[in-house]
Amino acid sequence: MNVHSVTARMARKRIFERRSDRTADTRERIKRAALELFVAQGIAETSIRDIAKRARISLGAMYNHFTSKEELAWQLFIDGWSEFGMALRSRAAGEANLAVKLRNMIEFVFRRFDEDWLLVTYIFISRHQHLKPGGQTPGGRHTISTRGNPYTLFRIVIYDAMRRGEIPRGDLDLKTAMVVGAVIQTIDSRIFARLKGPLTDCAATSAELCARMLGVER
Amino acid sequence: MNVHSVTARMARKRIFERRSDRTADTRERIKRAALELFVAQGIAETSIRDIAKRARISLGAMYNHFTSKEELAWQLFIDGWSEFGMALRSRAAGEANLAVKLRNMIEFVFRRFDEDWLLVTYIFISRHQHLKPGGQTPGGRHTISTRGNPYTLFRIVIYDAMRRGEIPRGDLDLKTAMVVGAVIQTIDSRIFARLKGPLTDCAATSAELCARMLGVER
Amino acid sequence: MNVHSVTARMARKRIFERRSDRTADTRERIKRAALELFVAQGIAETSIRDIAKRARISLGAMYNHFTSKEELAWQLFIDGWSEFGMALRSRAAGEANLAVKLRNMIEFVFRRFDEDWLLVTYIFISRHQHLKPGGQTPGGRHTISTRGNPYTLFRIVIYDAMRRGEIPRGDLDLKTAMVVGAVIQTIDSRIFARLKGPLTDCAATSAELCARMLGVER
Amino acid sequence: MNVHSVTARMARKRIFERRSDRTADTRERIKRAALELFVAQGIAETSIRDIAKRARISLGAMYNHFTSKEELAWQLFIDGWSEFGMALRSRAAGEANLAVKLRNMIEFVFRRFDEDWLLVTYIFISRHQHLKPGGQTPGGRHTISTRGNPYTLFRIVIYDAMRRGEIPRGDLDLKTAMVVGAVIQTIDSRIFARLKGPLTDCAATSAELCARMLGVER
DNA sequence: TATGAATGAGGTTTCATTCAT
DNA sequence: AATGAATGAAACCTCATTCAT
Repeated sequence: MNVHSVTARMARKRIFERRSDRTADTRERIKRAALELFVAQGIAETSIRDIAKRARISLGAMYNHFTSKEELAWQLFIDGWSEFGMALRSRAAGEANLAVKLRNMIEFVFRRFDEDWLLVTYIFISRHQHLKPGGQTPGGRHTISTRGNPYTLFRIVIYDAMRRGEIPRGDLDLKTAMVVGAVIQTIDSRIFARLKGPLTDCAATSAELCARMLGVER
Repeated sequence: MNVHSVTARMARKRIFERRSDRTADTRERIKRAALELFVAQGIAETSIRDIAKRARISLGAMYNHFTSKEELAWQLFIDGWSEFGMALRSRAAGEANLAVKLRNMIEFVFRRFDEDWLLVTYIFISRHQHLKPGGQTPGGRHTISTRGNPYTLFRIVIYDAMRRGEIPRGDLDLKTAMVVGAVIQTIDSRIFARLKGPLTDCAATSAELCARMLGVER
Repeated sequence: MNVHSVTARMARKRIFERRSDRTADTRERIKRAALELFVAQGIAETSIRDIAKRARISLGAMYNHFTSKEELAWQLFIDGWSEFGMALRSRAAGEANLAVKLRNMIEFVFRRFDEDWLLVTYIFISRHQHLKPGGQTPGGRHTISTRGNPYTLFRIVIYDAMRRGEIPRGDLDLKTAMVVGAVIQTIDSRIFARLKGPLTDCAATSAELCARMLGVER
Repeated sequence: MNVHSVTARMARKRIFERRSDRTADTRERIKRAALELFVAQGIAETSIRDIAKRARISLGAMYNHFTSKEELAWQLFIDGWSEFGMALRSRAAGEANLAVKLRNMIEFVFRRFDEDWLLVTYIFISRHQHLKPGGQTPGGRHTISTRGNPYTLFRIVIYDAMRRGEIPRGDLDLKTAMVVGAVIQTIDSRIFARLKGPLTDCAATSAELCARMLGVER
């Protein structure tokens, strides 16, 4: 009897795992389909029907996984955005000098693009819609922490370099904007195929140019 | 009778003028309303009804001025884009050195933003939608000349500087992307209020940093 | 020229009249169709499509006249309800004694039913949905004045009779409920065909029984 | 082994009992949840999901207990309606005079309301939907006996009183409607809080007024 | 040109119900 | 019996566009 109940519990667990696996799989299929369509045609131009069709799922089933298109778009965005935030934060920490930090940060961004250009492109394209002034999500429930904001992280790194005397002081926000812009636009050029090949190949040069722009002594 | 007919002709002309004035005025009102709404809520999120209401015009009358929302959005974009292209081209021409050219080009962009941030923001925000790969307009009638493309113009300026030995050679497209990105992101930061005050104030610094990034001898 | 402009103005006016006539006609057709369907199948069971079809109008056109099904249902209700309120108020005023007032009020209600049983039935059926506690409309913009409430008017009439010594005092709200209920249920029985023929024929008896219930001296 | 099998049988039985207890409990929880929601928001406005959630049960499990929402709504109604029918029938029988019978019947109704206002309100609110002309249930399987209809019972009581000379003859259906209406509307007023406190307190007065209306000699 | 009612396609969402687990 | 993902129909509503006036 004991043996039996244990077996039963295991069987049930296995079943549940199977089910939750399938659920997770569906969810993943939806997210991927959405990503592809959002990037290819734009968010507004993509209907939930389109996504459902591409995910090989019925229209109604979509709503078992996401309460609305808005939420799906947001989820897609914030997951990637958070990942970037966390990864960049760890690369921005420590005692390394500006050049090294920039190098590490840019390398991460470019490598991530090479790995999953769809995700990075989506974040890149949709950031204006999702980061509306106020930093609140549509539903108003989540708040985007400024601490994980890539822009902020670059700003901190540059600020530290100024404080340590590695680069001249002044125009902090302007300089941050220019560094961030230089990186982002590189991605843009890659998306639009003005640049070819893996972005990782450009990382070293890109970082060096940024450092030079900020006035790092060679 | 002669007198009369002359008077009549004049009167008619006056009427026509008045009418065409009114027409032009209406057209302008529509464009402005569209600009405001497109920037505030996005193109897809703005309906023709919204625009009509804000322009204080009836829904039907919209179609006397624009054949579709798409055309209106395109018109707004291409007018500004062309203006930028032409203005930048004249500033990119001539024998001046890289630093001066960059300074002039950036100054123009920033000044234009200060004059009409709505228009510049719109172009900035919607450029990805309008410059789909292939460079064709939705209807397929217009073609966007690459020669007037701001990106291309910056590229030419940088290329010339390399050819003339003002800056080191290599990585032309990467460097162009970084310069353009630095400029664009500055606008972005201004829109998001991370930067305050007139952008024109940043032009000199911005140009100088770009030049330094590219390796101009000081 | 004067003549001409006058003619033009008249023509224009005629056109406008024609158009607004057609508009009003459509609106009326929608209201009638809705009334019929709401009474026959219930509000929730009636789709906007159904109404549009019966009103021989396209689905979309519905929304030129009513912003939602809820608003349509509400409009239908409040128009009739207000009419009842006003009509009953005038019949409740004056110096007549209780029996006469009751007679006039009940006669009005029954006559209105005979004239337009659809409307009265609708009001009767839907009153609970529309008179939710709080007396606010769905959108929250309109408030239903208590002064025009038929219940209140019966209450006032009975209260006055008590004050004047026509009937014994006490249990004002209970008595009001019973009188109102007696009247309403008569309509209900007519709708369900337990009573036949014009309701007007019952008015005198109904009023007399109510008066007797309240203790009017014969 | 014998011992063992007996024990086993007992254990099994206990399990079954427990199980059927749980089943009955679940069924009751569903009914209660449905009642609350139907009264609060209306039947059409309540989804099976809503009910499942409130009953703390899964969506699918609902269908182990009720084949459809319609059946659930019907079951809730007919149970209460039948109870009323039977209870009123016993109070309408016998040799007592009209005043006593009315008193007993009304007292029952009001007491039942005080005990379970949710149930009575539900029956009260939904009676029109369930008693569609024809007296057939949605599925067409059950038929509502007219003999148990509260309206009919009041009618019989009044008819008997006429036959026995307790009250004047004439207008049987009108008078029945008025009595029933007076009672029902009292409930309505209680629901809408125009009357306060236990309804039972009003029973005597209510019955007396009804009797007086019908012309009972004092 | 101006007006706004009418159209019909298409978008989002809800929901009763089924079914594999 | 219980679970909840899946289904597909149908509901509500929006919108670009047309057209009679």
